[in-house]
Amino acid sequence: MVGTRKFNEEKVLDIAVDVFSRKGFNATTMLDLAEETGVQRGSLYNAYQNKNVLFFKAFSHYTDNFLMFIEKELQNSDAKKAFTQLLKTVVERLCNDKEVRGCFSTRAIMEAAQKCPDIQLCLTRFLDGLEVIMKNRLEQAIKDKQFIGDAQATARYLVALTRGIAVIERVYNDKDRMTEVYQTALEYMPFKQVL
Amino acid sequence: MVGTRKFNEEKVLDIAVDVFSRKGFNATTMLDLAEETGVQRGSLYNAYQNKNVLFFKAFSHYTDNFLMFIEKELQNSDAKKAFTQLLKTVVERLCNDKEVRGCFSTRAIMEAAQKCPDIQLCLTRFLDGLEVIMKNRLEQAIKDKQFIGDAQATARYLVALTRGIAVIERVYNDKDRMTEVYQTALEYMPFKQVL
DNA sequence: ATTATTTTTGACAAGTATGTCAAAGATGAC
DNA sequence: GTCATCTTTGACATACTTGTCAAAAATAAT
Repeated sequence: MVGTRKFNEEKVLDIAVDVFSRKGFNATTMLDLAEETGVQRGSLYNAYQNKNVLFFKAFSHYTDNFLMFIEKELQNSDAKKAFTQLLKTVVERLCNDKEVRGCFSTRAIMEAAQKCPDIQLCLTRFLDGLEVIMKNRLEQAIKDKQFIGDAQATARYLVALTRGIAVIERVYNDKDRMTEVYQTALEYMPFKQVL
Repeated sequence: MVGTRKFNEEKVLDIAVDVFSRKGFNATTMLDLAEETGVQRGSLYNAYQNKNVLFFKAFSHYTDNFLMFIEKELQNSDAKKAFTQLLKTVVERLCNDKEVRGCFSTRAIMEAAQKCPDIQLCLTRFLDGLEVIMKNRLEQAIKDKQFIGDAQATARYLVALTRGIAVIERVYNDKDRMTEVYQTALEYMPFKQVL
């Protein structure tokens, strides 16, 4: 390539995620993004065609990271502990002050998706990914006799639950309440203790 | 009163809820609202001071209706059936084509709340209301020996679950999936069959 | 019927956001 | 070092949104 891009795309996308998280899709302007990334508005228009595309790239970047991150949390050999750890981490990420983002994807769903079919697709890919990760772990748990139930249905149920917890974060901003929710859910799930 | 308002406030709020539901808070302009309600923009500014206030009124109107509506669904004397009916109705409302709104409150949470503390308050009131309705029914169920568990924690858990289902609607727009989610949840809950 | 009061109307000004473009600046390939 | 090619920059035109206001219209109370 000849005229090389000056700005660090990785960084720009990270910052974009942050800005979109704070202000929401519609309320974020290209000027906001330019100011916070330090990249001129014109450059952003040159690199991405418009806000939709930029958002799409930023969102994909975010969800890819998130899924990779979350998968590691299910490694505990005890299924119930594994899912407890997963949900604990989800809650922690949602409440993390530094990344004050609440749930980026939930906001995206509510705002950006209807304006851009690509984003809608990207969202289903994300939740499908989350579902698969959990389904696989549940199937393992069934093999290990640590869980009795339908892995597929339960995974979908858990995906919904994590979305619900993300909403609770927005309304109450109360980590204890979020913790209570997932603990109640886990208590009710048909895990079996293997001694 | 002397100079009487011409437009029907009830109708305007209903339409406003509809418009906000479709476009979202930020993307809805006062002009949109004026056009769809048939009330001039100036009139809206006169009656409500700005979009925030108008939204607040519309939102309160919506949640009041919703809570009254939902409470009736828990009347079945069998607790599990009562909650099944409740969740079924929630899903049906979310998927109702005529009111194509998805979940108005979830959108509100994600968009409007951060701009207006009043709306944030209104939202917690709404979810608190939902929680109380479910908690009361659960306490009854405990008395009736139809449920064993913590009514408070379970109510909060169920509130989160309904929020999650609302998000699922937005992403997948698939009633069967939503039904599967609440059925899985209910299956896992410690209801007792009373013969 | 008149009055006092409020709503309605349409126009206006100010501010904000978008998308485009030509000129200037960089840089890898040769 | 020169060239070809892409990026950066800042300015521009366009469009949209908001909020305000004065004049006109409407109406309940007297």
